[in-house]
Amino acid sequence: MKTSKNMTNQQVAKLLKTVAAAYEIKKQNRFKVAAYQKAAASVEHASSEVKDLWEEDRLTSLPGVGKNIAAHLDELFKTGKVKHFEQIFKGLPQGMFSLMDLSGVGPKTAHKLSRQFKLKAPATAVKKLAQLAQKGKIQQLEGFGKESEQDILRSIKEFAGRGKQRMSLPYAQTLARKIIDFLKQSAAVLEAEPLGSLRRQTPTVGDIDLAVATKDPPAAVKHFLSFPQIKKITDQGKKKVTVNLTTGHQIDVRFHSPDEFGALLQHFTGSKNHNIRLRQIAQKKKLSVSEYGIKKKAKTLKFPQEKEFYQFLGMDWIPPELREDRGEIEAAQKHQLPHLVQLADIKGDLHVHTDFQFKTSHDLGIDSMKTLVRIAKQLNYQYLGFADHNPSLSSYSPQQIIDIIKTRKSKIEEIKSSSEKNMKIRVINLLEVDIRPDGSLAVPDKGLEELDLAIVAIHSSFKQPKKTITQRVLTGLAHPKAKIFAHPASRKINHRPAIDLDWEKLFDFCLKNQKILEINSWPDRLDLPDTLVRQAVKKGVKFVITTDSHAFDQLKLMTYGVAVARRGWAEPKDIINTLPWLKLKSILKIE
DNA sequence: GCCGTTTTCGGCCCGACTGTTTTCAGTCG
Repeated sequence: MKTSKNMTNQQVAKLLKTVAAAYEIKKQNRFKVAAYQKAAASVEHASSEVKDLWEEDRLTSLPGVGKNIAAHLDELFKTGKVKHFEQIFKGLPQGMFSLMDLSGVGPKTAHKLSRQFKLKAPATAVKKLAQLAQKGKIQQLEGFGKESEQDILRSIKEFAGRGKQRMSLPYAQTLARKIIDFLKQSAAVLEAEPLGSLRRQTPTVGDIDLAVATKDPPAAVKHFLSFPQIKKITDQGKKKVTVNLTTGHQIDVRFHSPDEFGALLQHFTGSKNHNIRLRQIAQKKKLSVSEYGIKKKAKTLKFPQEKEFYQFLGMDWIPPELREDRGEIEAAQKHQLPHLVQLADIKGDLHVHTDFQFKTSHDLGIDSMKTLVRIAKQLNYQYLGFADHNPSLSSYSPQQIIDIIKTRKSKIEEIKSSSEKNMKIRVINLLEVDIRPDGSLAVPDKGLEELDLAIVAIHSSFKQPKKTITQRVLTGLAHPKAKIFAHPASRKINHRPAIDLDWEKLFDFCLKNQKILEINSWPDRLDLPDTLVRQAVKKGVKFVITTDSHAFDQLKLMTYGVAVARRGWAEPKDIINTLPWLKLKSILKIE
């Protein structure tokens, strides 16, 4: 496996997984194998770059990374190689590590195939295997048959068509809702719930996990299998069915009796690491935890409700968004879980684009200020902030920009007085202003003065080096009118990575200068990402959750930003738009 | 290889499903 000094977390995780596989083939202690797998998972889910941790000499702060693995990674980042790993890979056909990318092919299968067929080159191993399968060569091997040969061919086909991206959270929710509505049409289905990453509200969802409570599993399974969009049944047992839909997505459904439903919810919600930790704790109490309940001696105690399940293990019920084994179990044991912010706590939106006509730097909204106010009122909001993009620098002179902002202001004033009088909703005059590559703001000071405040953001030159882009952001944010930093990581999920910012420095700056960070609810942004929210919240940095709406129906996307905040352990006190108008006004120093 | 208010040694989460076997290994979550 190719290594270098500058490996990303994804790549380091892959390397550690490869080591685990190699150890498994070489019949090393299975706990050693598990240790490497755990370290790999830990790196994959780390909230900071492993290389940064290495620079700060904090590698062992990652759970599952101890003295030995840390020393190997130290060598990796210093020299670009790990001699010990190279030793482990010796004597193994390197093609096997490519084969392991195929679903259903693990270390043993990959090793057997690559050894038998001499698949040494990682780059061509999968392609060669496909040819062999087509010729019917695989079924002739001992331990393989016609079925497994077909399975391999199918996996290769899927692998080739792998543009297969994770679903956005709203998409996954809609799809899950559709299946659940269908499931509930059967009398055999007593309950049906979305679980897994969907219930934990992760920004993207790989496949959809559902749980069904039923007293008649065969009838419930039969009903589910009649769902019209099923393309292929992958697994079909008495309690678990896996299918692929015509949309290309995988659905896992578990069928349990209602008296076990609490234990099932717990198990299938995950995350994997959360469950492992929970089971370790149970073990110490001489208990054994599974999806059927909690086994005490020979007897399995059943839990219809999840809450009692957690309480039996000596802890408070843990909100699904926190279940990542990032300290939530310890907090639940000490009864110190945060009281997470909820959608109902939100009292207004501060980042909404309108149809006010001018050439903006980016895109306009499509609905009028009046419409937007009406919808905000329906949501029971106390205030609404209009934040169009700044006028285009290339289309207008500085004086024209100032004039446009003045015209827009008088329009907003008009709406403002009528809204306050008729609907008791406050309107705020904001603008989303570009921080240019040199750190200056894209609106002259005289224009900024006309605003209640500016939301600043990066919309270009995303790839500047860490020092440059950090300085750029801090310079832009230092302007007295700049109070909010929008979509701070500037990532687009499945499309563009986060900017390389010195987050600690930004958080310290915000804390010291009372700047607010945005949690942008737009489904392909969800920015700031939850792990960074958690870091910032710990420091006491304040957030605003906004929708960045460009149309009235997008105001309801707020729930996804709230999910990010919850996954970042944020409480109402951390989120400024949970404040009533008068308090918000004084915090933001709005006249 | 990791880890620690019952341990620095001696443990390490738990079960479903498939295919190829004829009691289980491998993979997955």
